Amino acid sequence: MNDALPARGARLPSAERHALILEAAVEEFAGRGYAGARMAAVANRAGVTKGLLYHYFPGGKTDLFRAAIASCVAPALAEANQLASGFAGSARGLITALIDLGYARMALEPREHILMRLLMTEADRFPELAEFYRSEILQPSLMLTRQVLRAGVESGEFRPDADSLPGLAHVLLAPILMGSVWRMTLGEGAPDAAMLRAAHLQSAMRVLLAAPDG
Amino acid sequence: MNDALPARGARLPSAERHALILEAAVEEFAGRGYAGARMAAVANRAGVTKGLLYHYFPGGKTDLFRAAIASCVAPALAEANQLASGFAGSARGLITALIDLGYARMALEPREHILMRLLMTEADRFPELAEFYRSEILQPSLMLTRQVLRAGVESGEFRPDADSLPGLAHVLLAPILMGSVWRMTLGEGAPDAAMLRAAHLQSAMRVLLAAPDG
Amino acid sequence: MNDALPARGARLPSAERHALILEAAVEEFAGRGYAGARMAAVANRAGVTKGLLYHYFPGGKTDLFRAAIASCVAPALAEANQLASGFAGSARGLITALIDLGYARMALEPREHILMRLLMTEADRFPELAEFYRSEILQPSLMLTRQVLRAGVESGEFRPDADSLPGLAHVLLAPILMGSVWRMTLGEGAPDAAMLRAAHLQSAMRVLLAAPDG
Amino acid sequence: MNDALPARGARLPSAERHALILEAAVEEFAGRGYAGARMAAVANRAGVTKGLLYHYFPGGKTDLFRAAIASCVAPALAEANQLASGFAGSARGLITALIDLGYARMALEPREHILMRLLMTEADRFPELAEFYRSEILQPSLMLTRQVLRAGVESGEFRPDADSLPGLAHVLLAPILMGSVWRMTLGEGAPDAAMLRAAHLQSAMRVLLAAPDG
DNA sequence: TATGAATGAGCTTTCATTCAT
DNA sequence: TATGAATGAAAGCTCATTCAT
Repeated sequence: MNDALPARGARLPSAERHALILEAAVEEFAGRGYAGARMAAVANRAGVTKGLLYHYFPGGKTDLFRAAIASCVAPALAEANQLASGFAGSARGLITALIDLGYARMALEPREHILMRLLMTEADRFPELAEFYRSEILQPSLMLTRQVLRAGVESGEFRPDADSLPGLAHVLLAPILMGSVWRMTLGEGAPDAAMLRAAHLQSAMRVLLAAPDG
Repeated sequence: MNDALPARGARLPSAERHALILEAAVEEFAGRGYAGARMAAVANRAGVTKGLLYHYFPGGKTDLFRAAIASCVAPALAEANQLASGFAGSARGLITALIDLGYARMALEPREHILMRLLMTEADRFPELAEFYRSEILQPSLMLTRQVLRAGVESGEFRPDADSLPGLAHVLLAPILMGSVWRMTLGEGAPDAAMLRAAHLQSAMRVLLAAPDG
Repeated sequence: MNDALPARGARLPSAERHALILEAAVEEFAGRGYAGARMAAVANRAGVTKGLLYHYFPGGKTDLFRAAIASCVAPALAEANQLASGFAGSARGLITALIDLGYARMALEPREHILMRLLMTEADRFPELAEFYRSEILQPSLMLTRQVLRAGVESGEFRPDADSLPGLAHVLLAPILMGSVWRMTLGEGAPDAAMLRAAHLQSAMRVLLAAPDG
Repeated sequence: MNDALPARGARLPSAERHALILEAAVEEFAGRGYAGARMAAVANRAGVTKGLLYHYFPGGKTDLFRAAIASCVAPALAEANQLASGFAGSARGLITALIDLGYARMALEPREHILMRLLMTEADRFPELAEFYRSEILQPSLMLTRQVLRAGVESGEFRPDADSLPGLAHVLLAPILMGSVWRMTLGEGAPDAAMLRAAHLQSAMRVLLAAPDG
């Protein structure tokens, strides 16, 4: 996996070993879920022995799991926020750009898929995960969406009631998220992302734009 | 769980025991996933010994798992199809009824949630499951949706292009499905179903209706 | 195996069922040893259910095993004794006929092989088996051999000391028995029976005959 | 069994633990056969826990079994070959020494008996075992015997045709091997080794020697 | 007689975890 | 830091046996 795997038993800076192990853990947990993942496999992937895992993650499997999840989060939403905050054009242009971003990430990045899967699988055993997803992923996404809606309403591009229906942000978000679920569940058999994107864009415009687009 | 659990060791008609075990398996698998589920726990829930599990499901854990999944399927889509086939009113009324049905089931029935969760979680290990979901759940749902769209177009209620955009059915379905995912992932913290339903209905109407409803 | 297996569940004369089960048990034990044999497999081979095994052999697996062994014994030595008692020709002719008989049975009859194998495998757990083999198989064989030797000495065909060396009968018997062991151990790779027979005959003659045969 | 069994849980050089476990496995398999042997019993005999067995023999029971068999082999034939290669006396003296060696080992060494028993018992399930016995034990023994026969013929001690009858080596070997089988099958009730040896020697001489020893 | 549902003990195996080195 | 030998608790599964029908 890594093009320059360090030799077994080699002394490595602590931080690098830590990252290496974390990376291995993400792969293992993502592929097999919490219960199905084996510490020995994580150690193998990381090129270390089982014992060392407990040196870096004294809490054992659960500790490693939480750390693995946490390492999967940051970049996803950050990009969307950056896009929105620096955007100069119309509200219509911005929401188009955001939807495009969603489908683009869906096609490219496996990290969020992994996260969603683990959330679904292990939310029972690790209640913090559900809360984490709700507060760190879902809520910010909805907030961002609502900001755009409000901006569109204020600029007159969107219908006056586009920011008054509380569930609208969910409905706008759902196709992207569901596309991600389909992707990770059905693999190659999943609905085509380009097709979803086209229908999603058109629907969103019809729902939002002040003047029907004919 | 069962109000009249048969006494341990009591002889039972084969079919009843089979159903009892299956029920117990659904609960156990739903709660802990495939790898986390324990045969002993299934046996306990069913009020039998481990050995008997292998009498009824000679293929062991995998056999039991497949059977448990299969037992969760039938009723969901059947109801929707029945509703659609016997519907007398307008296309608008039908799609409203179908969306209502979706959110109603989401609130009431844990069975499909369980199914979806297991499908998503274990599709890697049981490729048949993904195919099963695609062909038995998703495709029929999309087909039903497209039928309604076509009927609405033909009757003049819906925009003329409402049945020509291939991804539209996905976009219309996504909020319901994602609502189900949120429900089973976030539990009490999930977005409110009534809220989702209201926004979903309004959006759908704007996307579909020939004349804007002002 | 049987050309006219009775239908499952059919009422059968007790003796026939008994024999059918015994036959099945011999095959199963022969193929897998005592510990490796499974009652369910015996029942299957016999076309009955497990429960019935305990009706016919109340002592369970051990009971069935002893009965299976006992059913394998009778015919082998009987034939040799019959041959010897009815023999009219020379002692040389008789011992030749007996050696021929040994190699002929080795090639044809799997039953004694089975017996030997079980004896070797299970003699620890069933001490009676060793005693049974010693007294019912080995001793009679040695006795028969010694009778022939004595007859040959008395008739002047064999050296005068041919019946005074106590281990000679063992040495004469060993190649046949070892041939049987090789057969069942090495299967197709076992030493050729015809080759063994030729060498055995020539050696025996040189050891026994009063006048060297040149 | 071992006079200085290491304390439970004590760390031991890998090679020693390996040997300790192997030794325990030989005993257990020898005593109960493959199917009857229990991993827990092997662990107990070796003074370790079951888990460690799988550390040293990742292939589990079959792996351990093969290793146990293989560990029983080396010394037996080596001794005979050494004896033959360093022998200075007559061919008659050599064959006498070899036969003596065979009966001596039979009386003393349980290892080869164990091997033979396992070979015979489990050859079905482990076809490699049969091949192993044939190529590593039986063939070399026959080769050694034939070498001696040829040497005796060339020196004029043995009849000119003593090396031209292909099965003669088998016949000469059989009493020793069969004696071993009797030993392990009948235990104390087996034919006396000294008696067998005497008869075997005398017979061999009569079969082989150029001039009858009358 | 005959069935097969039901048991329960015991088997092999896996795996997270510990700890002496 | 890093190793890997060693543990022990459980897991999945098998199978001889019993017994109500």
